[in-house]
Amino acid sequence: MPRTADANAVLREKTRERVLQAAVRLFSRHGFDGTSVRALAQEADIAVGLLYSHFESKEGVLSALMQSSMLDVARTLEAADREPTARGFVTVLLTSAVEMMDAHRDLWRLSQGLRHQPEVLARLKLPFEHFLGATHQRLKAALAARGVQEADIEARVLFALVEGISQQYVQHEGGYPAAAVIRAAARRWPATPSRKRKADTP
Amino acid sequence: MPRTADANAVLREKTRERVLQAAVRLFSRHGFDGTSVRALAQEADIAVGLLYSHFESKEGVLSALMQSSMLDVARTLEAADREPTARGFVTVLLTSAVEMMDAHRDLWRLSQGLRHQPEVLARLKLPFEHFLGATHQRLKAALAARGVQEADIEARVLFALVEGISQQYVQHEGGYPAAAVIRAAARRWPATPSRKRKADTP
Amino acid sequence: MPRTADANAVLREKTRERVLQAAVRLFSRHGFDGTSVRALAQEADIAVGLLYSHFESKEGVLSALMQSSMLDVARTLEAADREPTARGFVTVLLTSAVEMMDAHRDLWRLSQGLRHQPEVLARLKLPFEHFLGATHQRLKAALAARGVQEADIEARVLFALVEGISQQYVQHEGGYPAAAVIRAAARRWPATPSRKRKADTP
Amino acid sequence: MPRTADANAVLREKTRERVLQAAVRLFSRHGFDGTSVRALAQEADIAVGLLYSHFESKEGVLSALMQSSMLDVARTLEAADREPTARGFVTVLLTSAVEMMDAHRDLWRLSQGLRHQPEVLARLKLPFEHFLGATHQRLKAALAARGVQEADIEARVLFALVEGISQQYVQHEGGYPAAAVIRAAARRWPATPSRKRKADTP
DNA sequence: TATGAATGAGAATTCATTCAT
DNA sequence: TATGAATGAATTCTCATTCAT
Repeated sequence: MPRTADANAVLREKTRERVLQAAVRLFSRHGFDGTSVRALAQEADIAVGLLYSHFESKEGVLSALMQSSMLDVARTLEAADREPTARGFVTVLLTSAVEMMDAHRDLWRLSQGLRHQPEVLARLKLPFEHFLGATHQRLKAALAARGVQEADIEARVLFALVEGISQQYVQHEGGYPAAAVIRAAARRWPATPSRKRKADTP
Repeated sequence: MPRTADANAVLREKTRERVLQAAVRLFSRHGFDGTSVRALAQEADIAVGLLYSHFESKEGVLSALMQSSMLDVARTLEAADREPTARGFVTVLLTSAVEMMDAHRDLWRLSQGLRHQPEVLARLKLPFEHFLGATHQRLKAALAARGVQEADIEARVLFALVEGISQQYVQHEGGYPAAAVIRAAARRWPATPSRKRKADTP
Repeated sequence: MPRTADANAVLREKTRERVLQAAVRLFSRHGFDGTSVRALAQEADIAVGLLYSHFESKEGVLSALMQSSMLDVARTLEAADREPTARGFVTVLLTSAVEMMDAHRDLWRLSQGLRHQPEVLARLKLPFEHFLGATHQRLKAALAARGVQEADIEARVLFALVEGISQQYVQHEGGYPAAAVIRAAARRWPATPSRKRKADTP
Repeated sequence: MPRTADANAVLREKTRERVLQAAVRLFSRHGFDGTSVRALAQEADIAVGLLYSHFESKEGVLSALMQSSMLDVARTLEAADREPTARGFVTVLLTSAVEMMDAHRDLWRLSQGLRHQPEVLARLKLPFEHFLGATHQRLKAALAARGVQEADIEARVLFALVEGISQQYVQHEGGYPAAAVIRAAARRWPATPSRKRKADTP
């Protein structure tokens, strides 16, 4: 009798997960090019061939990782969106980004690194370009809704801050005064809700 | 008849320069791993063997590039240091960074990418780690000297901003509103010189 | 409740047949090396493992196919043997070969291809060499019996013709004027039965 | 001082030739798929990498071989074209084919084998299909010009004969009565020049 | 100094076969 | 009997580096 379909699905999922975890670890430490498929399989403790029954290629593994990293970013934004004031928005945005990074430090390190390798990104055929543009738009809308003037420019400042702080944080081995930096960074945006916004949702 | 020693030295220097320029172009576009020595030699229009008489290895070429990139950063800081107010300092810092990037866009792109590949950096045996620490110290000192409180934290915010804005700028194909963003970013720091530290925020 | 032994045997036979049919299709199109066992199983719509319970190996499948192809050739010869004249013999030989090819075009294509890969054939441990020799002998005997002089040489000419025409026919996608070619080819042999050998060429 | 361009060209040509010779030997014995690049390089007594500086791929090597094999065929036809009678044409055609095969036995074996692997041939991007069609046309024209009726059909018979005899010859290890077979095969075509043809070139 | 032919280790990927269930 | 996850050796091809000239 064959293994049941269920048992197989469980088996597959477990293996797939092991590969992905091995991949974050190795890609983030040695880079995508610096990690051989053999090393990847070894770290995941499976045979090389099995890897290819789960992913189309080494790039396919990376692609899967990047997708989950984009989800992280989206979640960060959602958390912040519930805050009524600009300062609250920025604070929660940065705080929850820092929490994400604590949870998935390697994944973020990896994804930040890739942001600077447009050729690799392009090969992944992920909507990365579009994703960045959309993120800028969401930041702009969020600030505008909270009464910030020149929302486009301010959104760019904010975007730069988020990226900059994320990088510092992720690259520090520890001891980065994240809370203080976030507080200082957020101080530049008003802590009072805009009247307009109050009127929108009374 | 041999050429004079002088003429030889000039020729060597020209060749070396051609290699370096080819390297910035190719490394920044295709990455370090994505660029073969053969391609490098071809772009520089010399034979592979000759390349090895100018540089110890492919890594050696990268190393030389990164050194000149560190010089760029240092120059940026020097330009800003002449400004008496914190806002002036930040403004000039960012403005001259943007100018640098206009002049050496590919080099910066490359160096930003490498910042995320600590293993590669380590192999270069360059004082990069130390360089980043020193830069943070210089920012901190500069802000403190201009009367900014909590200079350590503020320096981190500033560092994040510089990195973030640089990245946005370098990755935009054009049309980034750098001037406006810089103005907005700098607004968060005081425009008046501190007489004494105590007196800044009366 | 187990199935009866009979029902099982029928099922096995059906599966085996499905594999063989899939194999002719794939081997003839993509070659033996160009067909993976996985593809084979997929085309036969069974699991890879099951294939190995029917055949010892991928080569085993090929071997089974070639056996049935040799039977085809034998049948072709038998059909011709009933003809009294040399021309009749040749005509029927070629005509029934063409019919065979219409029925088992892929199998013939495959077997013709293999005739040129002696190493593969050798691995199959089939009496191929001997089979070719025996075929030549049968042709020679058939011609001799029908009063053809220099039967050995004539048999070689005939063998070459059969092979050559078979190849042309099998490789044409259609529109090959088989009947006309056969008629023209057969014309070279006498249309009258020999009473005695001595008497044929008075 | 660099090696002179001439010296380099000689070096390259020598290596290229060694690879091609190794390739005929191995491809014809073990087949294209059955020959690994490593084995090829070993037989040619060079490093694997060097092979790739002379040919784009393993397929590239095969392609080069097939081209030279097509030249052989063309030469065979040219030799025959000088004969005024149909029988002479056929005789010289087959005779010079046999001579070619004596000179390049492995190459012909290989090329005959490939004729049955249309997928491999297609990948070579050689005008093979067209070449076969053109050859048929040349045979037809040659027979027609020598007064043969139904030249199209007769050309097909002849083509089949040439292919069939070539195969028998090339596969026999020796002792094939080529001369006798050719004489017998040619007997079917008239030994007198056609009047028409005489009139064409009086 | 300058050339590019030559090297061979190592990369990604495939595939026949096995085996736990 | 039947499944398909798992194995790992073997494949094609690339590339940094060396070296004879």
